[in-house]
Formats: sequence, C-alpha cells, structure tokens
Amino acid sequence: MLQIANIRKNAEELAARIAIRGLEGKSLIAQVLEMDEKNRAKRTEMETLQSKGNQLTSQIGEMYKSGQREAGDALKAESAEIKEQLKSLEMEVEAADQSLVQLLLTIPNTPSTEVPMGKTPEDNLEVLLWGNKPDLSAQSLPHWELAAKYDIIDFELGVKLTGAGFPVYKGKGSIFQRALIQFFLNEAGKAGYMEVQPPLLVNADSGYGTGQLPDKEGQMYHCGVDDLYLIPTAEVPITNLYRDVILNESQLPIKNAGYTPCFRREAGSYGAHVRGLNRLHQFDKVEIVQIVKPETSYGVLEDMSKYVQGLLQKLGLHYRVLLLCGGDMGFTSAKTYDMEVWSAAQEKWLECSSVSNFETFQTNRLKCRFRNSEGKTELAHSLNGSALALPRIVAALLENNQTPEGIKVPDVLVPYTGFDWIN
RNA sequence: GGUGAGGUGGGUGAGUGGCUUAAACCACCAGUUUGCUAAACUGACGAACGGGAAACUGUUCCGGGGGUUCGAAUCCCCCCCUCACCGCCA
Repeated sequence: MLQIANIRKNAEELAARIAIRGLEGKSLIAQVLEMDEKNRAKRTEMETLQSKGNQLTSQIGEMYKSGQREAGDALKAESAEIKEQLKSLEMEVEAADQSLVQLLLTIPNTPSTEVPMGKTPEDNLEVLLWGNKPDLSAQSLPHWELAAKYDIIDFELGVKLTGAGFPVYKGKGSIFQRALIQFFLNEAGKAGYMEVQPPLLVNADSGYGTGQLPDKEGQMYHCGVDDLYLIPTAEVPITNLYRDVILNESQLPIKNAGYTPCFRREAGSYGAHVRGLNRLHQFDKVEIVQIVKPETSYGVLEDMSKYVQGLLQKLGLHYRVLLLCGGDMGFTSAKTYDMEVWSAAQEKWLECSSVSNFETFQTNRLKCRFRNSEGKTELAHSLNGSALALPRIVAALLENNQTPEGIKVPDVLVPYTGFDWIN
C-alpha cells in the first residue's frame, strides 16, 4: 500500500510512475488527494471537539476535588452533549479513513522510473543472455518422459494420493531434488543469508502483511477449521518475521534465506503449458529476503539478481534475464527481474526466479520500520527473490543434460547427490 | 480437551477510577572519560495521526471489541492469544 504522506508530497512523480503500468495515474492520485483533504478536515473537527471534552472532564474533576460538587454537576450536561456529538463524528471519521484505505489498497506499487512502459510480456526487456542452447540429438525427450524413463518422478501416483500437480519424487529423483535444496541453502549461507525454517501455515495477518490478502485469496489453500493459510511462498512467513517491528539501523541489512514447500491453487490454469513440472500445486523453493535501508535497495536488487544468476551459472544453465515492463509486474513490486532457464526439449523459456524490490509497499503494511540516524522511525525497504524454485530447474537440468547414457548430474551437485548419473 | 494464571513502551515489569504527562530497571542513542574496547558518569529516549515555516501543539493508543462513568490501563461483558499443570500424543 502506498503511503498517504508520500502521495501528498510527491503527487506528480507518483502519478507518472503509476502510468508506467498503463493506468490512469493522474486521476487516481487526484482522487486520493481530494478524499484525503476532506478526511483531514473532518478529523480536525473531531479532535477539536475531543479536546474540548477533555478540558471539561478535568474541570469537573477539579471542582469535585475542591468541594464544588454542584458546579461540577452543572457541567455534566454539557459534557454529555459533547459526547453525543462525538459519537457520530467519530463514526464519520472512521468511515472516511476506511474508504481512503480501500482506495489505496486498489493502487499497485509505483514502478521505478527505469521500468519500461508496456502491457504484455512482449514488452519485457531482455537485459542479459547467458550461455548457449545445448545441442541435443533429435531423440531428446521432454522432462516428463525422462522422469518416466528413469522412474524418478511419478505424476500418476501423485494424482492417486492428492490430485494433479502433486508429483511423487522417487529414488534418484528425490535425492537429486534434495541435493539442489541443500546446494541452494549452502550457497545462500556463503553469501551472508541467515537460514530460517518458518512455519508453512500462516494466519490472515501475515497474508495481509505481504499482500497476498485480500487480492489473491483464491490462490492460497485455506484450512477453514483453524483459519490458516498454506504458504504460497516462503516470502510470506519470512518477510512477516519483521511485521510490527522497529529495527535498529545497525541491524540492517537483514538477509534471510529459507527453504519451504510452496502451495498454490493455480485455479483455472490447465493445459499443455502446465505439463510435467511446468506448473504445480506443491513445489519446493529456496527464497531469499532482504530488509534494507531505502537508499540502498536498488543496489541490493542488482546484488540479488547477480546472486541468483551465479546459481544458474554454477549449474551450467542457459538463461536470460528480463526486466519486467510496468504491465507485467506484480501488484506489489516497484522493479522486478525474472530469470528464465532454457528448456531444451520443450524449446521454451521457463521462469525459475523473480527478484523484486518492493520499496515501502510491503513494509508500510507490515509496519516494518527502523530508527534512522536522526532517531526517527522510517519504513525500511523489502526485497525478495527465488534462489531458486526447484521444479523448472529440475526440468531444465533433466532435459539439457540428457545423453543416450543417461542424465549427467552437474559437477557442483555431485558432492550433494553422491552420484554423477541418473540412468 | 480440562483447570488455573496472565496479556502494559524495543525488553523486564510497577501501576485497582482523576497529579499516569505510564514508575523503575535494562537495551538503544548522544556526550564526558579513554591508546582501542569495556566499565563508570551525564543527558536524551514510546508509537501513529493532525495543525504549524518553526519553536511548539492537539488527538488517539496499555491484546481486540462493546459497556458503566463527567472521567477507565484500572470496574463490567464478550472474543482472541500466551504461559503453567493435567489428559492425549510425534
């Protein structure tokens, strides 16, 4: 959620930035400002009356204490009248504030000025291309056929147990996936991220904190009996560690990494493009999160992007980096890079990481602040990224490294798997 | 699930109707001392929102919601959560 104080101060700039998403920034901001002005007038009116009422009650108290009981009683009527007036005024102010918040909740984050204009994925900017397409023989198989051939991932079994989108990893497939997780966590540790194991179920407050609620309620699995949500990403529990917190400037930057399964309903997305590991209801992911000082956040975004790319390079994957355009960016993000790996047998790019700077959009909801050098509280900036999401990495590795003899395990993973071939 | 105790500022924790403008201690911050760190001492120190160029000032907030009262952290009702013990159990 955008900060109202910031909108007052930088109305024009923010309107222009919203327009990068292809929205009517100017009229939206104008609407907010108009409502805000009305609300403040109401608030002033209410507070003046409250002040008057407070003075009166202390007067009455004084009179009682000095024995002027009758004089005190005489003022009670006036006090009661003020109280009556206040009742409706307070309700008006609350309703006014509520409707302003409702309006603000509909406004997405303001893209950074470097974000390209555009509405569709075609308008995303390819900022980097690394490596080359692997040269596969004509008999190359897509990963779901490889999974069956070597009996390492069983999609049918998952359907029996749960439903589509819940695969069962078996034998070397299971070990391979565990090796990747371990590799990613160790790399994150080396890069200075503190590992955390958060809960996989979160309450509604946490959902609101990172912005999954109320907009994306339908994307999360909900346990009705206990009113808890299965996390769609570790971003939710990890970022919410810092909800309602005032940090010390010296604690920043905070760098956390965590591995969790992720659960997504993905309602309405079926068909060929969700085949195999391409889109699942349950998948594993290592997530990195940073809470930083505002002036450093864009530098940190570049660092995180480089870090994620380093993982892809160590795995020897052909990938590209996209700077998402305004229209394709998530609601809460100010600037996002997507990393896509080349899936050689499917001959298409698969998104395997998304690294974003949220500026104060999340921290405003989270009330995640730090005490700056002037001793004032200030909202921190939050960022996160996948490092990495497992299924599409597994898919790309299986497809790109396939040979007639089997699937070659990347060298960096061998210490974790204990074998160098899946065959 | 049963019984009991409790939720107060960054933390510990006092506070049973108006001098609470929330004590005290700790932490954080600034300064003095100091080769450096530490210790000691001194000082400042809750948050959000509004008004004001600023100094400053107003309002709200003691788990959440309602109520009693001229006046509520304090009394009453409902809800939520935490802790302890018991039961069940990986």
